[in-house]
Amino acid sequence: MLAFNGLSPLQLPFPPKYSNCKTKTKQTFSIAAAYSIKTIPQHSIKNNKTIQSLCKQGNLKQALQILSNEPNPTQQTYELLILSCTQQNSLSDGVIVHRHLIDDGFDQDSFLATKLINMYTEFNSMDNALYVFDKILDKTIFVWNAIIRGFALSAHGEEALSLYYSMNQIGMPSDRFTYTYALKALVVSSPSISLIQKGKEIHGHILRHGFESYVHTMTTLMDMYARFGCVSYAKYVFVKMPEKNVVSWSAIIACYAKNERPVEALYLFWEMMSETFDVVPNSVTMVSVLQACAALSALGQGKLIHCYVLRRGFDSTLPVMNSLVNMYLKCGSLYIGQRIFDQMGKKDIVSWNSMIAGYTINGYGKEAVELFRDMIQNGVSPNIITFVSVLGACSHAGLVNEGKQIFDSMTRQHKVVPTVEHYACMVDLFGRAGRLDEAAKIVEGMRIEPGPTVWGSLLGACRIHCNVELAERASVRLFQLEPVNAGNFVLLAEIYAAAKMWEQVSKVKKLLEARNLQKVPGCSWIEVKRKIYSFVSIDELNPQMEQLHALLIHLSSEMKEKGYVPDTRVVLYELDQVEKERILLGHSEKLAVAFGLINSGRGETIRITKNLRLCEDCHSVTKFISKFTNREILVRDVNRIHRFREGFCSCGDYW
DNA sequence: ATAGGGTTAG
Repeated sequence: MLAFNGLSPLQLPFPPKYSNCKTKTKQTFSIAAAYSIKTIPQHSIKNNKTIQSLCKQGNLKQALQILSNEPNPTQQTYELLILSCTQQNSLSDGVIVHRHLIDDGFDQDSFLATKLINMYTEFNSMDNALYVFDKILDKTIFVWNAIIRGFALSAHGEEALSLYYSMNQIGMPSDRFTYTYALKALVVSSPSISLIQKGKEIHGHILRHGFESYVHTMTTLMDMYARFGCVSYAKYVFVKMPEKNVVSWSAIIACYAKNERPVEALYLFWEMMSETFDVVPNSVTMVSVLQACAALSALGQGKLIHCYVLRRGFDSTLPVMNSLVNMYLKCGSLYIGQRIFDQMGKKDIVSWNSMIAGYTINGYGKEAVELFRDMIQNGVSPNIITFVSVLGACSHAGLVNEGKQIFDSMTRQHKVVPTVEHYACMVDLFGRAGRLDEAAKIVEGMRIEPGPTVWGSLLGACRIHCNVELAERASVRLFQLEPVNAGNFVLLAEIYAAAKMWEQVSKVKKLLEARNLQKVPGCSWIEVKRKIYSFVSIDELNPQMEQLHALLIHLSSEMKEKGYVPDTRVVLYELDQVEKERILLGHSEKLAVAFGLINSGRGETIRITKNLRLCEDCHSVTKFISKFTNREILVRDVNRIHRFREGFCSCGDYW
């Protein structure tokens, strides 16, 4: 049988009475079972009743006192005692009850074993839970389910799975609970390709054994696919589900929102609202829908959802409020987001983190750091995410010393151990500020293995400051760690291109071709009159393409008269100047800007989101357009929000 | 006796 590593936290001296459980026969169990129904003296019956009612009142200590002098507790009494220990959150009392239970010969009672396993699971004490499991001979489906559930809930996916497989091996048939726990176990296992395969196998078992009509099991199955990024499988399960409730709808919406398909998430939400009258969204649904709005900078949709939230009274639900704050901040509506944040009665770490990150992406680094200090003043402990956000704020605002100081305070003051991401932030902090030597020193002095994010930050810094030599060093490591990430190769090629090292540029491109790697295509989204439109570079299928292109060409020639020179460095193909410029004009964000100009009302702010970093040429073109057309244009790229107004960008050309 | 979906960063 599987052994769980680690000592029992309480070092239970088991078993005091039946010193050799393994040799016990089934007979012992039936004796124990019989014991619970044997006639017991009148005062014992009274004691049992007293213990039970004390447990129900939450007076565990007194119940335990009576228990210690009572030789005949019943199964029901033990059940209530165990439940009470869980409710009182007392592991040590739980162990006391467990010992008594063994002394009284209930250690082969599978009902109580299940209860004990569940109790130990609540306390995250899986060593003890496994102890109970190992000792119980009559392993009923409840016992099996309880132990698998316990390991799955405590994020020990591998242990849970291995138990699931041993259960199969001994021929114990799974039920719908077993499948849900096994699927949960997959989700919490350490990432591996084979997990998806195992998930599909479990899917097969579920179908073969006729469990496909259980909503709970199928929703978990869907969620498993969603978490592994298998969106089409999740959708398949969803479509096949005979009965869909608010949870299954929320799960599929969350699936799309989390897997970079926010447009479909919104589409599903409206489908849910219009096509099914018996399914009403709840606060959990709202969170995923708002996440989708945030991802798209779809302010119109977001405001509509906000109204719905108010109408349904979800504005007292913390996660919903956090999602609203996040949505407004991601849409660049700093003022509204800030106001909601200020007016929130309750705030948790997520609220603070969202607001800090919101200041950062909107270009308010100093305010982000101030809010970080406020948060500590308010007695809220920062976590890993807080530091990623606040260090990001420092690096975007060029607050190098501030960042250094905060990084030091992480371990010293706040007992948060820096992860690779935090080192990446530090590399970015020094790198952006042009202090590449110090950035490189950070990498050398790391206590943990620098991952791809760290080398990536360094390479990014080299791109900003055109440092070919360091870029080459960083990319050697980066290419080893991420051999199939085309973005890294493109970054290096851009650095060579900036240094006019054309031979090297073509070498990198050949490397890309040889490995058959493709750049992630640029994609931009824009919301006009509450409808979402998406653009990819030079999209022949777009019916308005000619019109968009004509407008861009017109704007481009106007700009050239005013001294604009197209920045073709990002075009890595060997083409003549005219062709390069044509490709540049086809960048998805330019198309989205042109679309916004044509289709939205005069004076309306144009809001765009894109999946990559904004290129230099698009940046200068959008600056120009904002002035020329007297429009405010917001573009959110992967890093931050650029607010273009009257020829200037809020990022101060530093991004 | 046991069960499903949600928020923040990169």
